[in-house]
Amino acid sequence: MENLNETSQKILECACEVFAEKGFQAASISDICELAGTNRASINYYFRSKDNLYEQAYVYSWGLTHAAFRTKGDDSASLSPAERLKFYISSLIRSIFSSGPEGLFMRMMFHEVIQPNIHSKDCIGEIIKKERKFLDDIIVDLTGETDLVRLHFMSMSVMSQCLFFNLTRNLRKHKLEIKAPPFDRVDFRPEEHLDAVIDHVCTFCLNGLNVREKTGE
Amino acid sequence: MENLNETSQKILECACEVFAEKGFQAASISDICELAGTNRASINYYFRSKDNLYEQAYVYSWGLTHAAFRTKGDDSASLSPAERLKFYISSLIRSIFSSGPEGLFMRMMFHEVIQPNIHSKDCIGEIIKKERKFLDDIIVDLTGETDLVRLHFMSMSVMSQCLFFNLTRNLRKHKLEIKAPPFDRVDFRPEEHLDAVIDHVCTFCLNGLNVREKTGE
DNA sequence: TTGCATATTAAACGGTCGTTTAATATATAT
DNA sequence: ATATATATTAAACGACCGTTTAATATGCAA
Repeated sequence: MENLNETSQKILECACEVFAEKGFQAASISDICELAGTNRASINYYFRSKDNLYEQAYVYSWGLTHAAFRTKGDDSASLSPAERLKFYISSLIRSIFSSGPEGLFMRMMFHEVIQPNIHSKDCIGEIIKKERKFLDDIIVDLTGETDLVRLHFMSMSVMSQCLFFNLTRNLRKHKLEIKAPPFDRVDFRPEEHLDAVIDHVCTFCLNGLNVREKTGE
Repeated sequence: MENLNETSQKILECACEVFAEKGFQAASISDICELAGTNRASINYYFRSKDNLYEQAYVYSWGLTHAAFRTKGDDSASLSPAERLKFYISSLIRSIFSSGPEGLFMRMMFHEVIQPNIHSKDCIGEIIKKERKFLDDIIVDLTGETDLVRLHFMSMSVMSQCLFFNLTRNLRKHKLEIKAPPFDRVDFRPEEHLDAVIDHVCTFCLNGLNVREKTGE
């Protein structure tokens, strides 16, 4: 990573914020520069183009997220499969609910999944491949499942419950989260119930996977 | 619903297609008119504005989806709770994978969830409220759960697994679906395994909800 | 035929987009 | 001091956006 001066560093950080909120297309140069307090031309001066700035922001935010959430993953050999599943679910959900810079990547990637860009094949493939392998290995250890299609289904069931909170982020933000009766009286803010949410997803998944032994309390 | 002549009907149908694929903002008048084979001004002639066209398309596609997938829901009184859950999951997943006009609404709403618009409060709230109530009632009957927060969690777990296939739609379309080892050898196309997918989600959810009282906990 | 409502469209409007250009400001080295 | 490399910015560019206008085409009653 090259050294960046103060201005270009500010632009990069603000670009991450705006890209994370709006996605590549909807995020405008003006939005980013307004947040960074710079002239619109400065983006083309420091970063060749909007496309290139996006790639830089993608790599930069991935670095922040990986450093913050997956450093403990290396010593996972000492954990039981159920504990590793909880670690995976907890990492993913916490990164989604993180409001700091370590949560930027999740939000950027989400837009990328919805509307893949030209650069998606380069940047999205490798990163998710590793994440996916991480989860697959856990489920194999948990269930001993050998049928690849059923393993695929199981991975989807686990991952979908985590990513759902990314899906409903803006519904929560705009106070549009759906509260049908009898839930219209529940003031549910996942940010304040993170531990309970994580516990529920873990239990639901372990039961769903038909894992009998419940370790990790 | 007023009578529409041939041109305006064509515009409405094409608008649904384009809005479903790109969302409101990214879909341009030119895109829609090119597909419909009309002049750009015709949209403002028949529909007052792009905003109004979007609302019309939203209502129109909802009508198509509801007619196609939820007509059987009225006689659900004769079904067991588990059968009703399967009916709900099946309806939702099939509407997501439907390539015909009855699948348009799901795709339009998905963009709405990601980036709520000004109109979201009017159109999105009522419809999802009813859908949500539909699922909540089933889960209450299934589990007898009385804690509202835990019920909320359960609803999310079920719904998230269904909506996940909407999330990954464009990854499949762009052949970007993630295939980490050992899955890189699995040629998985959900469209051709719909029944298996639905069965898995139902089983996973019933186990996750602890419906069959297997555990001694 | 003429008269008139309806349907269609080319052209232009003002606005924003990403980008480029050229002028200016700032800092450092000689 | 001057010279030079770097940093910053106002202005303009061409392209596309949603919308409006005005002219034209079409169908039908009188």
